[in-house]
Amino acid sequence: MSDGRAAQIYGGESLLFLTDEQLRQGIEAMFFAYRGFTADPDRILADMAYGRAHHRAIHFINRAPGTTVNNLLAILGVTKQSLNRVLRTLVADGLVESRVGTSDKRERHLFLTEAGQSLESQLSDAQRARMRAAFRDAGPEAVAGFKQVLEAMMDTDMRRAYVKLRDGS
Amino acid sequence: MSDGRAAQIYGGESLLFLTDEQLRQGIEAMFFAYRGFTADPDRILADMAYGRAHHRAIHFINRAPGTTVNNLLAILGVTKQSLNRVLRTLVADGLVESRVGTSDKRERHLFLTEAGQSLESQLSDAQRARMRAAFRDAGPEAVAGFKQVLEAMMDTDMRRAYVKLRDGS
DNA sequence: AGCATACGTCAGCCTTGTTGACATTCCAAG
DNA sequence: CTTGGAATGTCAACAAGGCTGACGTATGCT
Repeated sequence: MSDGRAAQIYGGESLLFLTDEQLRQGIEAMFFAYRGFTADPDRILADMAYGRAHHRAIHFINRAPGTTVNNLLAILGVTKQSLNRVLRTLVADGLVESRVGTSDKRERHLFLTEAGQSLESQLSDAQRARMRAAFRDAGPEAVAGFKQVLEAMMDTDMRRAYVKLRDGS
Repeated sequence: MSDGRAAQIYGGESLLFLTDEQLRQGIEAMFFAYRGFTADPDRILADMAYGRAHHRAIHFINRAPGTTVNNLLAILGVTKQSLNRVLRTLVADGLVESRVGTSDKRERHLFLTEAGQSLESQLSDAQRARMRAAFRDAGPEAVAGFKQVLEAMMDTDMRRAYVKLRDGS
């Protein structure tokens, strides 16, 4: 597996960016960057009774208003019991509204209330500010590469969900 | 905060890559990609009594053999109690060796045993394989951009730790 | 009528984070 | 030499947020 100093030339093109050293740098970059990525919303949520799980639910409900529980389950990749615990508190606190489906009454469609949207903005603003600063520092070409690599790193199902959110809505 | 459709022109340069839409894509890309990033090691660890916390400890001990507990604490960003619980099991299971410092006997220097190195390779190989595939798919320029954006996204302390691991050792 | 689906919920477990309190060991400064 | 502070270890208690398993209720489809 480990290819050591893989300073190979393949098809006339240098593959120096695929050395174990380069890959390890990528791994550590992901680790450290993800910490920064979640730091600001985490700080805001720490004061309330909420955590990262609530943030994720709020984000994707805002992103796709009216989405069903099952849908959200698939995107978040958690069990319904886990999600339900989070949704229950959000509904109880009046941040999320759960409406029975019209065509299929088994389904519940999820919406943010005004209070929910307000919190979403707060969290989103903080996270976007950091992302904006990073994007600005790195420049457009770097941003394109950033997205390209991340997309290639996703599992197939997640990539589908990502692309669907990005392109269609 | 929210700048809506920020199709501004500033200093003659297009900032279309800084629209809220672009930033949201970046945010969701990080979320989905991180899931893929941790998926393979998580699967391996699920069979054992270990979790992601053990992986992180093993990774950085392998990366900087002989590192002190305090050092590891700073890098991982958790409390000593939290780390200690993980280290205790790893030492008990013979994956990590904790040697009393020679110059300062208060410090414990951490090393992977052979069994520890073996597990590290297993986890690392899985994670590197995915990273390698993503890097190969995206190409060298994308990889450069990827790292650039991630580095810009880190907190100052984490960036320092990242750069130190990357450059000096 | 009967099976499958969508959702909610209860109970219990695990990992991994947190605080707080306290003991030990050692270095260094007075 | 004593004492204070630093580094570490450990115990206890707790919370968030994952998980499985089981069960109940509507609803939809065949």
